[in-house]
Amino acid sequence: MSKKALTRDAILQQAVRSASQIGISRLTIGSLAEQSGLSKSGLFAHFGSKEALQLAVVQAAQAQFVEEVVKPAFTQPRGMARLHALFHGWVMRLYAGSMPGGCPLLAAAYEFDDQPGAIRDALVAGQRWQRDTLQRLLQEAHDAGELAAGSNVPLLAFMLFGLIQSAHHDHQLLDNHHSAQLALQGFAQLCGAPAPYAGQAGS
Amino acid sequence: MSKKALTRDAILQQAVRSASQIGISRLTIGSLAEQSGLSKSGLFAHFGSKEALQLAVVQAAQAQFVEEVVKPAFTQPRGMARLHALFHGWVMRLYAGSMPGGCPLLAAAYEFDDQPGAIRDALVAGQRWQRDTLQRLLQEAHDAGELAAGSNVPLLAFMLFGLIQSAHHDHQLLDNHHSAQLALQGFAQLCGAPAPYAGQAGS
DNA sequence: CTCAAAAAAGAACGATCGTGCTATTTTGCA
DNA sequence: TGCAAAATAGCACGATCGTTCTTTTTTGAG
Repeated sequence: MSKKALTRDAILQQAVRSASQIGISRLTIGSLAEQSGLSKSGLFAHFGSKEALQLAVVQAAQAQFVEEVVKPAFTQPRGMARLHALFHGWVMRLYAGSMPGGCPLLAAAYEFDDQPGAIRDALVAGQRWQRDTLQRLLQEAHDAGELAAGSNVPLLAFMLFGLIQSAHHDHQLLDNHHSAQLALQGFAQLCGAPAPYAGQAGS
Repeated sequence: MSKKALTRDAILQQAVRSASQIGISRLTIGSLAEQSGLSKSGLFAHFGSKEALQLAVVQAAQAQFVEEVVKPAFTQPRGMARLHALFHGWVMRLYAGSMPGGCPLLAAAYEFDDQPGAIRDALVAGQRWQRDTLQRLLQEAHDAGELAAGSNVPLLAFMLFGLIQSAHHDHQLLDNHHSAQLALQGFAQLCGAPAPYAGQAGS
């Protein structure tokens, strides 16, 4: 990999971390340059504009999600095992140290939902793909007879995504230490999988 | 009401609308003054600092939520009727014209979850109160025997709040026209209430 | 109507940001 | 090693923002 690409990747890795804390729209070229050990103009030359930088951050965060959540899930056999691995990995990533300020893509969905442009377009495409992936794995589990008969697959995908958002909200804002457990219990209730920690539900 | 208070309320009403579109942290005194027909310094004098303005916007949005969602629900009799009214009003407000850019409080939760200060404190208190209210109405419905026996009330509150967030996300970012219907179907599945539009679930 | 107090306007400041231009350093091949 | 090209640094600009200070307009009670 060329030096340019190496430097660019290092910038983006740090930028995703920063975006998780302050949001993509509040990234500044100056502070990002300082964190990367570059000058403002040196960093700027890698992207050409702030919007291009923000778009690259979105794409880097999406690629990171695929690497850390989707790919590991696809090592599991098709059906409930793969579905459970996807949901479990998705939830647990909210508590991993790699994103100290929460998921930058969920935050960006709120930041850019009213700002047409390339960034919003990329977010929409990415979120649609995430949802479609979740729904496809649900459908495969349903086809394999591992979900309750008559399950409404699109509704289940909608509800599971809500569990993830609720866990994110409770963890990041309310410091609710039971949020991961609640999300996994919710998955168990909706999809009938064995519930980790079942029976330990406190108040 | 004094003229000062009248002007301040008009400013805040417009500010909440703007915050729903661009977020609380990106409100600017200049554009807010222009929208209110005031000068920058004229508007500034009402709050004394930008942070005080943002805090007032949070409090105004919270008061608006109580007026438009919570109070109407409490006109219903205790139990499932009141619970259903709260959830229904909460979801339907996402589609009312009063907040064109989505719920500013949900967006602010993502904006400020990593920025300690008075604004975050106010958001935490407000979100905790919302959740406690939802959970209290669930408990009352449960005590009245209107929920499935053995229902996990805190988990139900967590899941219902997830439905609201999922509806918000699907509506604001993905332009999913079925999002309200999905949230209400989800409520029906979790709480056993009659589902409006049941059976019309498309893809 | 009078006039003091309240409310708003106007102008200017320091700071910060994105961006463009030029000079300097570093890289990698001949 | 020499040198062209790539990568980065240095510097300055216009714009925007929050804030302060002073002046002008508006309000409402006597």
